[in-house]
Amino acid sequence: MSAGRPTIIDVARDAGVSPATAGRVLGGYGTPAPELVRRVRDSARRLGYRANDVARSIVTGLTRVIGVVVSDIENPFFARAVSGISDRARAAGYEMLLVSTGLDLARERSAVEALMAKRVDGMIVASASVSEGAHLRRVREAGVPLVLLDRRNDGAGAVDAVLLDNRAAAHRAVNHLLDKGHRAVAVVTSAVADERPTGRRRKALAQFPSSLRFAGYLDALEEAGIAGAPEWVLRCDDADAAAERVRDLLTARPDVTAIFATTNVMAGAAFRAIMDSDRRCPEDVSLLGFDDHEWSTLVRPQLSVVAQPAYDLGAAAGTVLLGRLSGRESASAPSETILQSSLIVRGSVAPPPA
Amino acid sequence: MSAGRPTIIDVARDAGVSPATAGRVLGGYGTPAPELVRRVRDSARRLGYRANDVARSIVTGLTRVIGVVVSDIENPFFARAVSGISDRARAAGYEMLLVSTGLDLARERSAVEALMAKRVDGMIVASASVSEGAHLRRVREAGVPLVLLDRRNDGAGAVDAVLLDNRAAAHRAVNHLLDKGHRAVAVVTSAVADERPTGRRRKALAQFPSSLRFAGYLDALEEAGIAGAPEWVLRCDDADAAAERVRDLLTARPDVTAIFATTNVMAGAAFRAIMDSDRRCPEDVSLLGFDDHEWSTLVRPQLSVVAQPAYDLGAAAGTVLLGRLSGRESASAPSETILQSSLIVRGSVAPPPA
DNA sequence: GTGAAAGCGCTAACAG
DNA sequence: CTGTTAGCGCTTTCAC
Repeated sequence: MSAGRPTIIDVARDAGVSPATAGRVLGGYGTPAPELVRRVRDSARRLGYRANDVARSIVTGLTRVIGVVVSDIENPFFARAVSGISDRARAAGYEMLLVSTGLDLARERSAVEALMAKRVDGMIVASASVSEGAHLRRVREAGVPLVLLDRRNDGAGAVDAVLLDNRAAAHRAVNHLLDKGHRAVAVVTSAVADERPTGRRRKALAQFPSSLRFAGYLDALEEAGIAGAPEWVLRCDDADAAAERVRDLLTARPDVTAIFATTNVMAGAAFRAIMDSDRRCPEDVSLLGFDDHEWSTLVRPQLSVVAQPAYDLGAAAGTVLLGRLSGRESASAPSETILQSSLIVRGSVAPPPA
Repeated sequence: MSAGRPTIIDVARDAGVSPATAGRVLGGYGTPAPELVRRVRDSARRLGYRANDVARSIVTGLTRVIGVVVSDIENPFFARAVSGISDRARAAGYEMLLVSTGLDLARERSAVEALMAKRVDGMIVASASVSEGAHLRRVREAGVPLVLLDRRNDGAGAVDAVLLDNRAAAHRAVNHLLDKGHRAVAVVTSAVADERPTGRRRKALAQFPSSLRFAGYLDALEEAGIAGAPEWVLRCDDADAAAERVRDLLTARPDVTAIFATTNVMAGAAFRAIMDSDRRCPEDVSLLGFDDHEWSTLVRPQLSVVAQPAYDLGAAAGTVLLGRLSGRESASAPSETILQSSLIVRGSVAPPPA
């Protein structure tokens, strides 16, 4: 040893046993005699020995590490989901290699590649794409368990997924607006387009959560026999764009009495735009957002929202992955878990002005 | 190979070269001939070879992974800091093993131990304690570079740290209140006590950010020759407790005209309490918070705050750690980096009522 | 129950 | 420039 940290050989020598026996007590396998256990433990403590997981991993082929890739760890939604994953992982003795890709698909690809090279035992990914999935399919092909988080992916092949009821939740949310008497309901949603296939395809195509929510909005309008109008649909790249477009809508279309925002970011922007306008909320215009946050109850009026169980989503993904890793259900068919969102009624929705 | 993933040996055999040469082209070291590079690359692609970092790590002694431990990844402050660390790490080719401890010191200890066993090349930790640091000292003793984030630690020994100007920032913030004419300024702060030593000690003791901010509050009062009152100091365990205590204060002490909140959580609670009371903000009572967030500009009045550069804090910690890892400055003395916060004046602070 | 020996997949000398 | 030979620190047969 001398230079580096002490190895199992140093401990064995110090305790007067073979490396094999030292390994048995330090590694917690086999059945060493109590007396030797004591001696080896003593030596280990005295020398300041600490196990080397990388050496262990190379022989066992297991790292006890899972890889997690999300688009933005600063987004409270993903922060909560990651928290759920993390809790599950630690409870099972796994550590978490986390990468935040900033919605950049190229970065996601290289991250997935890096995690494969690091030999993670499994992976949970919320991809930046719903159609490009060659990198995800390769994960499966390498025999590494994969769980898709919050969005499906057409190119990944048959794989476990843990999702939210985006379309149904949005449908219910817009129904709530309709029930209050609104007829002209605008929607402010993300401009991230689902990549459309050029040829026609029979199979259902994966979509981003915000697209599914938009579809749910359309479902509700159709069900109510409302034609809708192109001006009601505000597709925005970011919060600033959303705020501006809502501002414009508010002056250009006074007939619109309610706004449905499909993401927390869009909800904030819409709220800001209404505050800056001369319309009052909810007297003149109602607002219904997505995702519940601390500020939902800090603003006046308090914001009505569709609350998503982000922590549970992550925890469920962790559970599914850990199940695969335990080997128990490694053979069973891919599962799809869908969690329910709930509508939280507060003060930002009221009947339209008479 | 047959069963498992192909190894460098399989590739070498397929390409008709030695494992050493295959390693040279696949590992990117040495100087293999262009012709062989082509052949090896071809074979690697055909066989679906992917490097095994754990085998590489065991021989090089380097994992290209850094460990990061924070108390709560769901806290926007830490989420931003982690984002800063993550960006720096990835730019330098490192992955990040993240653990969120929930402010539980025992969990932090075992996490640090696990990261050591995983042989991370370096560690960044925002400890749940400012006095207990035996586990951190052990990291140093093992020769693993360590950077303290957001708080010092008395037990860790001399070590790099990246901090915020908590005390000075709070001092300036309260001065802002005083400048507006306030004399009775309450403070709502975290109840997390810095562990006090039993015996007397000469050396400066590390303190939590909220404690330092409280000290800055005291500095400002003293400088202004204001005696202060015990009733002005609200130490609270959590947001609910804070909201209740602020509510009580508002009715019991109408002479208090301004409130300084030392954390984002406390600021939210205080804001909520004021909204629920019959006092108006800022006409009757002013509020100054810590940490800037999206909702600061969504509420009415908009919240004046001390904004902390959380992302930069993380990025700076990453830079310091990476510097140590590059070997360049591995010998130099521990550094202490202190980042400046800034006061953002918005609508929640006004002169006291006449 | 214990030890000797053989690897895990790769890199690092060292010869050629 | 390329191949041979040792390991890295550990677990895992396999005899004893």
